[in-house]
Amino acid sequence: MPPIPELEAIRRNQILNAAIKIIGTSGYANVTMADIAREAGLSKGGLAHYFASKDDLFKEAFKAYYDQILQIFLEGIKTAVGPMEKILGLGMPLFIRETEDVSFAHKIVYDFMSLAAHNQDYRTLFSTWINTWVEIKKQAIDEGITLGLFIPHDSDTTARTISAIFHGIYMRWYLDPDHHTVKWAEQSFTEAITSYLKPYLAKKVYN
Amino acid sequence: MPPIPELEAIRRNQILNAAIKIIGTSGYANVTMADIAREAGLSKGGLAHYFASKDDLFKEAFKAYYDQILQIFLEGIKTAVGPMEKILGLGMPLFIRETEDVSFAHKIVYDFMSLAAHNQDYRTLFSTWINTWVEIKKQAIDEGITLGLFIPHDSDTTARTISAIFHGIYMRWYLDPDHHTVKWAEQSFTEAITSYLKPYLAKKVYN
DNA sequence: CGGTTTATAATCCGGCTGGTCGGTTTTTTA
DNA sequence: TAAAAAACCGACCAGCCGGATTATAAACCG
Repeated sequence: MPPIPELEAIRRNQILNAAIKIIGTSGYANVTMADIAREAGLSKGGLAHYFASKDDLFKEAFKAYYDQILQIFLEGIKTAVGPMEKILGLGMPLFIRETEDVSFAHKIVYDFMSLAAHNQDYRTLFSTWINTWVEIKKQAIDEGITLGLFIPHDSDTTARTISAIFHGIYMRWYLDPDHHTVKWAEQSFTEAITSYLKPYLAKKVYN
Repeated sequence: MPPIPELEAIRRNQILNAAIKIIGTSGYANVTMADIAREAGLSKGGLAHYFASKDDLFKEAFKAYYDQILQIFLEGIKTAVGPMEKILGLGMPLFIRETEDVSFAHKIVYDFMSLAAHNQDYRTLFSTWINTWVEIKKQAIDEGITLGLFIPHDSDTTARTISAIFHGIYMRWYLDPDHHTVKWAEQSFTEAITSYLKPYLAKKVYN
């Protein structure tokens, strides 16, 4: 019987957002419960009341964050009309968003991958995450197949490849900005994807 | 006047290899100096004698490791004859090597990227690392241009894109093996790269 | 209004970590 | 062989962290 029925959800979000902020700023390895508590405006006891352990909180935080990121990406393809626009548009917004947000996202994602490399639970989370992106791309490709734009093929494979290419370019662009400009990233992405998809284009629209 | 003139180098290598092994096994966030000392067959005091701090040791360890990896990769293109074979061959060995080695490499590299995302020193190291791969690919492309296989173009850009694609596919393949088979990785890589390079092929060999 | 539950804060503790440092062994030098 | 230098050890310390425990306050209910 909480005083406000939604309090639990409110507090949990409050804590998760604080955790995300702190992780993104300091890196998960340097984050303490006290840091998160301070950021959330609670005490360590308050945190303990809502999350069983640090590990539990971290997993929830990563999950919460990728839901947030997903929304940003989906925003980017809302205005896209055709399958190709959707495929290329998914993710593009990251290149043009304010530096701070993007930097933040990368920091968290690399921490996430690092954890996934060492821990099965995080690997499962990562897999879920990846599959969300892949699914969106896959739907765009299937739509293209239905429309006669692409020849029928295993859209899961192509969707995964496109997604992986995207991820790879992002990584370089963020971690080594001195050698990888926004222009390089956008151009590489566009060229690589359109080239890759060419063999899957229906003849009538080839070229 | 050390007992054996090379002792310092020997010990440092001994410690660095121990550090690499421990980092790759447990993840850098969980590594203690005591762990590394034990693995190296020394005491904590012994480590302190050769490395000023944990951070110092870690940076050296990452540097040492990527030198090791580089050798493995270079091995993979020793038998390659043409530029295209070199481009596609660089890295392919990872897909076929014993699982343990590869798993190890990935774990370390993700830790490395995670550190790079948060710390300028590591970002610089990462940049150096990337540029080594890019340079090798760039040379293969330049060779292709000289041979008339490719049309003249900015080989740095294409080399970086290829390298990024490669990295992206690797990442997915390793972190989500349930949805990304070796076959997928090899096929994706080959298709994506050959498609991407097609516009840069000289007309006479265009196909 | 009093008691009970819930929410939050404050405090504490056991364990671990990186780094230090005095001392011991080993090697070199003279 | 004696002294000096280098290599190495391991105990120790101060600080920090996560989690648990205890204390306080707020909300609800009968």
